[in-house]
Order: sequence, then structure tokens, then C-alpha cells
Amino acid sequence: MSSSTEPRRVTIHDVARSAGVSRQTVSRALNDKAEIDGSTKQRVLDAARELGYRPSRFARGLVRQDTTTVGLVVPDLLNPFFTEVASGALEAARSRGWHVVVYDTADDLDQELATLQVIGAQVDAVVGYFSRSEEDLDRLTPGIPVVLIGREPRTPRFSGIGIDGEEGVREAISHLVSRGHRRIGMLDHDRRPEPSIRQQWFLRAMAEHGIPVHPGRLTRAAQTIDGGGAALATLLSAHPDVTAVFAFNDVIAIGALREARRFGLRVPADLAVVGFDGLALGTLVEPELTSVALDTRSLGALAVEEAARLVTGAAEPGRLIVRAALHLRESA
Amino acid sequence: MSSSTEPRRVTIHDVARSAGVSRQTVSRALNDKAEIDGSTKQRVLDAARELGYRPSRFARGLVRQDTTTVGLVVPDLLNPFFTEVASGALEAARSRGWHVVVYDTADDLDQELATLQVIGAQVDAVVGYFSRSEEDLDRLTPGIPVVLIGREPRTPRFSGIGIDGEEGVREAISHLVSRGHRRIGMLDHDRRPEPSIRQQWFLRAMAEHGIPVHPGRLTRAAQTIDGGGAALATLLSAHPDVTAVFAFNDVIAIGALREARRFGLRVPADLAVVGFDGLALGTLVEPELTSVALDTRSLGALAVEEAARLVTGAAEPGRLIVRAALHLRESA
DNA sequence: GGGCAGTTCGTGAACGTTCACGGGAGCGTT
DNA sequence: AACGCTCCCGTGAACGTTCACGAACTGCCC
Repeated sequence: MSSSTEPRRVTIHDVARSAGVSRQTVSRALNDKAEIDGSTKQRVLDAARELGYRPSRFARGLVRQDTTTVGLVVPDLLNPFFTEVASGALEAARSRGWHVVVYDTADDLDQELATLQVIGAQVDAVVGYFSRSEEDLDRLTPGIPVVLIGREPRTPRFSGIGIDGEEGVREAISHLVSRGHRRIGMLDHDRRPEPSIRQQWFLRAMAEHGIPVHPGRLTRAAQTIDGGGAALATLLSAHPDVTAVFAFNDVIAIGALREARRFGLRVPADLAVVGFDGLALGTLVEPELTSVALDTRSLGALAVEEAARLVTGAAEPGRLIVRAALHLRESA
Repeated sequence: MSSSTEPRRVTIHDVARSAGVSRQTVSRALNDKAEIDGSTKQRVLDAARELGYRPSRFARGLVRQDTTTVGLVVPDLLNPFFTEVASGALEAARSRGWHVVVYDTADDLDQELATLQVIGAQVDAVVGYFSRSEEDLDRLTPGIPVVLIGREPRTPRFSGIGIDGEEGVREAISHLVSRGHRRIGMLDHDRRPEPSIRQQWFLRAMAEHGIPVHPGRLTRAAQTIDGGGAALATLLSAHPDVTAVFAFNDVIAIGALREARRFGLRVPADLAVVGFDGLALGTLVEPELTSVALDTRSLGALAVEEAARLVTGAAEPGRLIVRAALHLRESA
């Protein structure tokens, strides 16, 4: 009966018995503590290696509460924007000695739900992009600090890292207008029924120049390169007179760039393109992308730092703002 | 003295006392178990919310050993190659219900060391890219399953996910030769003193065509876009007669592409460029990059699956191979 | 030889949760 | 009224580690 049972975990007791010492001595040896003789320490270490001993991170974490772990949730790690945000978050976490568990929800509401259900039991704080309502989020993350990126929380339950691109968009439109553009379209995102705040900035900036915007020049695009291309094709087929487009983000803009090339349009001569985000990727395409840029990496870093403030109880949930500014390159 | 002491953690006991029940009943309420009355369950839930109770993941993990966590180590998450690998690893982990802790070592040996030192206490298995010797790795990850990606382990201590690009490179060179190219250069990496295995594949393929390769046509490049550009500039200044280049990877190749453009060279008419990896990024540049492609995402996925085999004890450390094949696009 | 300091080691307790088991209350059946 | 069943709920133990404390031993000095 005792012959071949479950391969039970090898514990600190086993090592102690094997080395002929007590738990505490084993603990001392493994953690480089004082109050232990050199030879016994070596004996314990040998025994541990011999048995393949590996301390339980749960038991250890239970008694000494040092390590903190933050969960980072992104809709799509392959989207370079989120990659940059993640990179910033990782760096900020590292400098704090924090660990980061990353979850890619594949832009899927169900997977986001599944993630939220399991994440609570794994991390000390949550940071990232969510599509669900604040009520849902609150219900699914009981008591855990949550920092929403790129989204202004309505309740003081959450912290938020917001983006203020109004001035940057104004710069961009002013630039386009100064170059003689008047028929300017926009490729908005298509994730929500209502228009994005960036579209509002766009319309406001256009209004300041007294330029009316035909509603048909506002198109929606899926947040992929292909989506941007398809949206530009739609826009141009309905409004061939457009001479410039402002895109919801760089990914869409780059798709538009590629589609314009396939159309035989020269950029920026025939069509000017302005993106949003200022991704590093924008400098790799031909022509290089003009964009209302923000510091994407600090977006992730700020989120982690805000999370740190929340877990230490140093502050109540608050709002931080990252400003965007026009980065002029070749495409406009 | 008891007025304002440490903000001691609120435990399941506190909730139990507040709700007038026992620990076990609280546990039942929180974990949606049976054997509990609806009204008391609600009362417990209210009390828990009231007190801001949050179960300790350590205590929970200690008693029921279900959750597994794998550590993913990459040199640079902003490098799209590693992003794709990470994405594949995340997906494989998700389908297993595993959690992934991501570490970016910033291509720095010291940070890699620091990561290895803390990672052992945090994860059940380690997967990723390492620069240190196998002896160092073994010493720093006592008893933990480790899967090395893109590197063939020499000892049976580690599993490895290797890359076999020999046939793919042969295809690429055959293609170039069939297009009349004979003076072909290579932009190798510069991370190690010795030439890469990909360079050996390159030389072997060239030899099969009976084409000698002038050693000066083998240049080294830093693994960035700029590094690729600089390396091409070096190569061309010394050997302006080169008509085609094979790059260690796509990042370097894309840098070369951009540099060629700046030189006023038309690609592929004046200079053909072939990369390695087959990144999605390669289809965004102009002209689209021809590359010896491999399934980068499955690289990460396979690593996680191998890790799963190791932690369950279902298998000894082994070697898996991912094959690369030529993806013909515009740049060659 | 007693006192004292320093070094090395072991024992109970604690961390916070879940599991296994047992027990009481309520209700229906015979 | 005794029995059995179902539904709730609580108590001891266990998970594996570290912390606080005390004890044993050694060597030294007076």
C-alpha cells in the first residue's frame, strides 16, 4: 500500500531528515543565513540537490509577505501599441522588484471575462485594457486595485491613465490646413458604437478652422493593418476628393498608407496621412508616418507606478494624464 | 497601543467573526460550494465586501496545488520576433490554464542574472532565451524545468526548441542564384564572437553552388533596425559590387532595406535582400521582405508545451525542431 | 571550577486557507 | 417514538515555510 503512491512533494523536512538536521537549519543553509556551520551547510545543500528539493513558493510567500505581482491585461500583444505599453510596464515593474503576469485576451470579451475571473486569485493589482463595464470589472475584481489605461474611469473605484491628445490633434490639423488640405477624412476605430474621443478632437479642430466635415468622410476601421487599408478603400471610393486622412491610430494609418500605395497614390503628394500613437513602427514604413505621438512606454510605466501607490495604500485611486504631441515626418 | 498598529491583513477569520459563522462557512460562500444556506451565504458575502476581504493566494495555493505558473524570459519584448514568440507562449499557456510571468532582460547579462535569481522562487518552469552558459543556468535554477528556445542544449538537463533553417536557406540561395546573383553578402549577428549557425548554412548553400564567398562580405550587425542599416553601409562601402544580401534575421534585413533605399538603391533591382524569421513586420515594409520564415508563434507555444511535459513528469528533457522555409515576396 | 560570551542548532508557533469528518436540527416515515 | 435522511454548519488537521526563542556546546578568563 505504501509502495507506489502519489509522488508526494519533497519538503524541507525530507531534506532535514536526509541531512540529519532540523528544518530550521535547512532553511538557514538555503537562504544564506548566519548561525550555521560551514560543513553542515554544505551537507544540507548536497542533500537538497540530491533529493531535488525545491521550496514551495506558496509556503514561503505565506510567511514572509514580500513579493508582489501585478497582472497586465492587453487585448493583443501582437499589436505594436500594446507591445510598447507592455514593455514600459515590465520595466517599471522590474525597477520595483515586482513580477508581471501577462494576459492576452485576443480582443475577445469572453476571454477577457475568463481572465478577470482567474486573475483575482493570482495578483496583487491589475493593470491594462478592458472592454467591460465598470460594474462588471468591480464585481469581478473584488477588493483588488485596478488601473485602467487609455480609459477614464467614471467611478473612484478605479485609477485611470488617460490620454489627452486634443492639443496634438489640433497641431496636426493646423499643419494639414497650412499645407492646403481642406477635404480631410478620418478613419475611426470600430470597437464601440459611439465615435471615439479622438474623432471629437478631430471635429473640434476642424471646426476651429471653420472647415465643415462631411459625415461620410468619417469611416470606421478594424484595428489592424488590413482594417486600415480596407477603411481607406471604402473612404476613397465614396469620397475620391479627399486629400488627407487622420487615423484613429498608427496601425490603421499604416494600413491606409499601404492601401494608398496600392491605389497608386503618392504620399503625401496625393494623399497625406496622419496617425496617432507615435509607434516606433511608424519610422519603418515608407514614407515615414507623421503621427500625434504619445509616450507609449510611459503609459505602461505610469500604470504600474499608480498600481504601486494603490497597493501600498499610499493613495486613493486617481487619474493621470499623458499628453500627445505632433511628430512631423514624411507622410504629411 | 491597540489603537493604530500595523494595518494587519483582513483574514477569513475576520469575515467569519463579522458574519457570525465559521471559517469553513466563509470558504464555502466564497467558492460557490454547496452545503450552505442562501441567506447566510449572502450575509457572508456582504461581510467580506464590507471588510474588503481578499483571500491570500499563498495560503490558497499552499493547500490546493492547482495553479501552475511559467516564467518567460526574453531579451527584448520590443523586438517583434520575441513579441511573436511571447504571443505564442501566452496562447499555449492560456489553453492550459497556466499563468505566464514575463521578464525582459533588456539584452543585458546582469539583468538576466538578476532575473534568474528571483525567477526560481516564483515559477514552476522557465522558458525562453538565455545568454549564459548551461552551467550558470543549472546553478541558478535548481531543480526547475527549463526550456531553451532557439538554442540547442548540450546537456540533458535542459529541453530545447531548436530551429532548422538549413533547407530554407538553401532554397533562398538557390533562388538568388537562379536570378543571376553571385556576389552575395551576409549580415550576421554580433552577439557572440563565433559566426552563427545561419552563416554556416549560408556558406554551405553557397558552396553547393560552387560560389566562393569572400570573407569581407560577411559583416556583423547589431540586432536592431539601425544595426542592420549600419552593417549594410559598411558592407557596401567595402564591397560595392554586392548584388544581394542574406541577413541573420528580419530585423536586420529591414534595416538593410531602409539603408539601401537611402543609398538610392532599388530593391530588388539593384540589391536583393533576404531575411530570416518571416516576421509579420516583413509584409509592412516596402518592398515586402522575402524571408526564410519559421512559425515564430509555434516556437513559443512548443516551448510551453514542452514545459508542461516536464512539470507533469510525463517526459525527460528533449529536443524539438522547428523548420524554416522560404517565403518569397518582393525584396528578392 | 565557575562564570561568561559566542557559536550552532532545534522546538513551538505562526502565516491563511481548504479538506475530512462529525454533529445538530428539521422533517418525514413506519 | 424511534429511525433515517437531508441540509447546514463547525472543529481539528494539514499544506510547507520562516520567525522568535531557548538550549547545548565550546572556549576562554579569572
